[in-house]
Amino acid sequence: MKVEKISELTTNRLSIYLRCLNELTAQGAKTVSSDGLAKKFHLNSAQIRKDLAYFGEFGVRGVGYYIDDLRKHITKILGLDKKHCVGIIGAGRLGTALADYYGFARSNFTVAALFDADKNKIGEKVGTVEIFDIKSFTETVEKYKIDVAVIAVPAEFAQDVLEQIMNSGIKAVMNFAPSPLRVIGDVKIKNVDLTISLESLSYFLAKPSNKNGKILKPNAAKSRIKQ
Amino acid sequence: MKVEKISELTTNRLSIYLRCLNELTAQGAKTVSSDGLAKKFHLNSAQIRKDLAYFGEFGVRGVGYYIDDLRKHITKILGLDKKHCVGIIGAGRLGTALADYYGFARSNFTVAALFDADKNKIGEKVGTVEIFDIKSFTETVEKYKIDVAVIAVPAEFAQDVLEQIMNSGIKAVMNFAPSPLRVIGDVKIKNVDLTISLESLSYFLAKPSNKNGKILKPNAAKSRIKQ
DNA sequence: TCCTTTTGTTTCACACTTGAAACATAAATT
DNA sequence: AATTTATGTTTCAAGTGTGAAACAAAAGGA
Repeated sequence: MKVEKISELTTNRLSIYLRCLNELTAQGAKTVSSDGLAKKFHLNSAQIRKDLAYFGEFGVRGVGYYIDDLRKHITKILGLDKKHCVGIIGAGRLGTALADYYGFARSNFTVAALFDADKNKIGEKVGTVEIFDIKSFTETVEKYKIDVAVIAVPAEFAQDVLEQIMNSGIKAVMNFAPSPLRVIGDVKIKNVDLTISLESLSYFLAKPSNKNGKILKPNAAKSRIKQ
Repeated sequence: MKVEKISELTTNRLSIYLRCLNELTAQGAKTVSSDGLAKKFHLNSAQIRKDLAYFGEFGVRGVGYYIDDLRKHITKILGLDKKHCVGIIGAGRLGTALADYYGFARSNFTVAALFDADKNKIGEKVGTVEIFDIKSFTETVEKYKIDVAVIAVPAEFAQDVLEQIMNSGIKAVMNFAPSPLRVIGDVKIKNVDLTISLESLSYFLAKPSNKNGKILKPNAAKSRIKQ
């Protein structure tokens, strides 16, 4: 295994490869070549081989990859074979929706607790997940061994919440608040900024090149996969 | 106004600048220099000026930018001065949570309709938003002048849903399904892929450099803003 | 009028990502 | 044993984004 730094874009692609492999398994395939995978899912075969080669030699020359074997390897690389416990801060609409978002379970994440400052909510349950007082955050994190935090509070509280999260020793954070956060030390934040995505769509609809009155009907132009 | 192509990264930054300006306004400031803005929000002053210069001359030399004036300009550039109507496909947990997500309203987007295939849900309301039969998608889109679609269905249905969206003439789509979609023609898709974000966090927690037994306590290292 | 401030603009170096190309190597098949 | 297939690996060119530097131009203040 190489020790060079792995780009986040590489690990993002590993996620995608894993999905593709799952789909192939569902279709009953046993092996796949980098070329076959690339053609089927509009990827780049050289990139696939390069990405995988960072972590080891998983393929068989002349054959390709044994799908089940490769799935296990990628699962291990991404740490998806280990359970993680999630705490969601903010028991509003978004927080409660996330609390039983199936995607967490699919990636081996268990939502262990919700947190809120609203006395009326504390003690209630969302599905099987209890809402705790944000004041008891650190204790609850320790009790449930929470190692991933989700920020689902309004922007103005996000930085304060992050400080608490960092103080509790949690090193992985997903932030849904539209607010750039200051991180200290070895903490990883993934921002999911719906506002930026929305405003990007708004710009697309408003921009000069869409204002020329041309109505572009869906045409037979070559389709493309956009990330 | 220049006609060169604007990078999406530039418009993403415009969203961020707008937020910063809103915060400054809330604090009572009237003008700000690119340097002041950069220092306060951990941005790059040269980049701010470059980004803004793509769209016109909004500043006053020797003074900086009049905050209110600049806000109006960016709002117009991003098309946030125009109302948009949103249709959400998939009235599950995520779809219904999005239906009254406040961020839509803040960016001048109105959620006009939810769509689902489940007969039991059709006709129900989520807040003020009615759930319509997905079969009546195109008619409902026309009736409510929906110009933005949100895909909140399981991955296996996402491509089919997208086809319907494209057929109805909608050109702006936000996709929450963890599935790379094939786009035809002049349609803009923003993927919000929580799975990739989650698995990226998982990798961070699992990767070799986090396995050396060192517990890194929050330290006094220079803080940084991570996107 | 002169000086200071700050924008608008260009230029450049650096870093990163991508995708193509080339080729040795290994496994399987004929 | 020879051939075919597909990986593992290196190299390179092209494109893009970033941030620094430099400087003219404009506005305001002394």
